[in-house]
Amino acid sequence: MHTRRLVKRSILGSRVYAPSPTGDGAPVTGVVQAVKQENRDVSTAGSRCSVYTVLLQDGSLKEFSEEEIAAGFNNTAAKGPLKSSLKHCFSNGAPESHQGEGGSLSPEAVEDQPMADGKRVGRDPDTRSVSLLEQKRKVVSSSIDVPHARRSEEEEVDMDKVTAAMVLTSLSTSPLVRSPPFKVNEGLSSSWKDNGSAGPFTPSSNSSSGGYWSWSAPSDQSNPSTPSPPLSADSFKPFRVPSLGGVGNGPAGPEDPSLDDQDGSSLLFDEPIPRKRKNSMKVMFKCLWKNCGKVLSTAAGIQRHIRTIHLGRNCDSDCSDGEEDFYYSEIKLNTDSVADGLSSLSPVSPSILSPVPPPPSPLPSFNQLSDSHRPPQSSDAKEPHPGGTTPLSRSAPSALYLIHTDHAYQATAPVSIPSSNSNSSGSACTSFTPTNSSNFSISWQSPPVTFTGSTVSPSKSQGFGEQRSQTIAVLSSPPRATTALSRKVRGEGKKCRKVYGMENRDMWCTACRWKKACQRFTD
DNA sequence: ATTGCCGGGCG
DNA sequence: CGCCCGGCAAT
Repeated sequence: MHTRRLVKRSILGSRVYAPSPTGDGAPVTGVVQAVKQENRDVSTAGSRCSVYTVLLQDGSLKEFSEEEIAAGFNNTAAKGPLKSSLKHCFSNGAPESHQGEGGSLSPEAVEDQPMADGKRVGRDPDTRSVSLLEQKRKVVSSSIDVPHARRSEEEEVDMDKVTAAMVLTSLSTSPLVRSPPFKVNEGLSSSWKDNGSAGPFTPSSNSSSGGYWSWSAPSDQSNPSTPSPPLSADSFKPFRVPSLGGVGNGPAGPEDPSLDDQDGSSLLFDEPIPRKRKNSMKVMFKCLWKNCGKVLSTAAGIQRHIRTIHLGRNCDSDCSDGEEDFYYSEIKLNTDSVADGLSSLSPVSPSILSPVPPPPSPLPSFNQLSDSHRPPQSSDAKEPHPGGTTPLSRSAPSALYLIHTDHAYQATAPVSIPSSNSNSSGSACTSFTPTNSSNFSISWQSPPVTFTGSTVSPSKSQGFGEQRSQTIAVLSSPPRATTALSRKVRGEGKKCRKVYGMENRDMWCTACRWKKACQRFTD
C-alpha cells in the first residue's frame, strides 16, 4: 500500500565536508559516493559506523569514517542527510543537543555556506555572537506548531537532487528576480553578501543592511493550507501604476540592495521567460506558515526562514529538500505596468500621504477582496468595505503588490495592494521597507488584516481621496481573464513528475501527488 | 502516447 | 479535510 513511502533515501550523493586528504587541515567538500556499513566490529570502539566513500572536489575518491566527516560538520555546517545518520552513530541524547547547537549555526554561517563551500570553512568565531539570535529563533519555532515529524524522513533526501530541485524551483517561480543564495557550488554572488554588515548577519530584522528585508506578522487566522479559489496564477494582468515621482524615498536609504539585483540580471533560463518585464516587477516571498507573515525579498531568504524557524532545521540550504516551497508564496510587486481594469484610474497625489514615509506606516491597510470573490473560507468577521466606496474602481494605487501565490491551492487569494508611496524607479519596496521590520504587520493570508503599528484605520471616515490612496485595492480573481481558461492552461514547464520522476514521487509537491495543478513548478 | 490536472470519490 | 484516481484535454 504505502510501499513507495518506505523507500528510505540514503545519503548517497550528499555533499559532505571531510578533512583534507592531504592533511593540511583544510577541509574539503565532497560527495558521498558509497557507504559501507561496518557494523559493530570496527576499531572505533564497537560503534557501528559507516565508512563513506567520498568523491572529493578534485575528483579523487577517498574513504572517510563517519567521525571524520562528522568533524567536518561541526566545524562548518551541518549537512542534512548525514546528520540523520549520525544520530545512529553517536549515542542517543547528548549528540542530539549538540547537534542543536553546533548544527544550527549562526545565520551568518548559514549565509556563507552555499557559496563558501570549501572556501570559508573554519571561520566560526561569529557563531557565538549570534547564538542568542539563534536561541530566539528556537523559542519562536517552538511556539509554533511545526510538523517536525515530517522532517525526519525528508532529511534523508538526496541532497543533490534537492539542490537541483530548488534551483529549478527558484528559477521557475521567480524568473524576474534572481535569488542569489542559490549558488549551488560556486563562489560567485558576492554582491548581496557584501551588502551585509561585516559582522554577524541578522537575516530577518536587519533589513537595512542585508539583502533581505522583511516584516513579520503576528496575525493569525490563516494557515498555509488555506485553500484558495481556482485562480489562474498566470492570468493576472499587469496593472497600471501611475508612476509617482518624488515622495518617499525611503528613509532607509537609497534603495533596497536586493532591488538592483534584478537589473542587469543576466540569468539564463532554460526556457524562454514568458513576456514579463523585468524592470516592473519585484518579487517578494512571503511565509505562509500559520501565524507567520514574514516577507523576505529572496527565495533563499524565505526558505531559510522557513527551514530554520518553522521546520526547525538548522542546516543551510544545501540540505533542504525543497519542502519550504510549500510554505511560502511569491509576491509580485508590480511597479509599472498596465492594468486591465485599473488603467483608467487617475493618479493620486502622493502628497496626501504622510510626506515622510515613516517605516512603520507606509502601508496603511488592507481591505479585503470584494466580497463576492473572496475565498469561501474567510466569511467570518468580515464586514463589507467600510468606506462604502468600491476600492477597486476608485482607488488609484501608486504601486501594486500583487501577490502571486505559488501554491495557489494552499495559499492566498491574489491581493494587490497599492502602496501609499513609491518611486517610479521601481524601488517601491523601499516604501514599505521598514528599517526595523516588526513595527506593523500585515497578514497576507486571509483577508482580515491586522496592523499592529500606527496605521490609519480604514474604517475611519476620511476624505475619499485620502482614503482611497490608503485603501487596499483588492483584486478579485483574475479580472475578466482574457483567456477563456475553463481549464487551467496546461503548464508546459517542468513539473514535479518530470523533475523527480515517478520513482521519486514522494518528492513531488503535494499538488502533483494529488494530480492537481503543480504548485512547485508553476508556469 | 504522454502529461497536466479537474472533478469527484473514499476514508 | 487529506488523499487518491478516472478520465479529459492539451501536447
